[in-house]
Amino acid sequence: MGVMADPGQLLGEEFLKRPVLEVAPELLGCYLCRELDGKILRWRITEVEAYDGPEDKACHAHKGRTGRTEVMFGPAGHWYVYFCYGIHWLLNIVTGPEDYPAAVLIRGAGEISGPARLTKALSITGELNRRMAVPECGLWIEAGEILDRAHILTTPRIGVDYAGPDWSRRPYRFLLRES
DNA sequence: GGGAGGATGGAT
DNA sequence: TCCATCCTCCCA
Repeated sequence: MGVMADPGQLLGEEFLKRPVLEVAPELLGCYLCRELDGKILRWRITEVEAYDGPEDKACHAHKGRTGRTEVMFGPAGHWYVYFCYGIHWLLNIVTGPEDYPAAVLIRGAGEISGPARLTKALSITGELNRRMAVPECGLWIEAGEILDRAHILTTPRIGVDYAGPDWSRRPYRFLLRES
């Protein structure tokens, strides 16, 4: 068994510091929580992708430690938010042990499908980069019900062909079958 | 200091 | 299929 997390419980470092391929599918059904204008939104996570360490050619950290990727080398449970294609913000949660760069890209939650649309809908920008995922910063994750593996669909990741077939074809994308 | 490229999405 | 539009990284 992995780390126990009761529904509604804040997902912290203990839960997230495990290997990213273990954590990523378990984030499905959990709640992405955002406080905006004094109100708290809790959106069920429906789609994620795993980015797994220096060997993973699709992972930003595979070229080493840089200013941008530094946060992925840090302790689990921090946000990695980066700017893409000159327009979009993309949201990741850092996972795995310290000094091992890995993160989960959150691609869908609630009724929103698409990583850039999600950040836009929740007003998430680079201001949250490197912040710890706790209520104090206005963005955190709470545990959901444990899902049966049969509810989870697994596919290759989106938009990472540049990483070459060995990596782009790996089944590192997880989504709820019902979504 | 310059240039290339990118974990997307919306319009054509 | 095109492209908006800019941050980061690498190289000079």
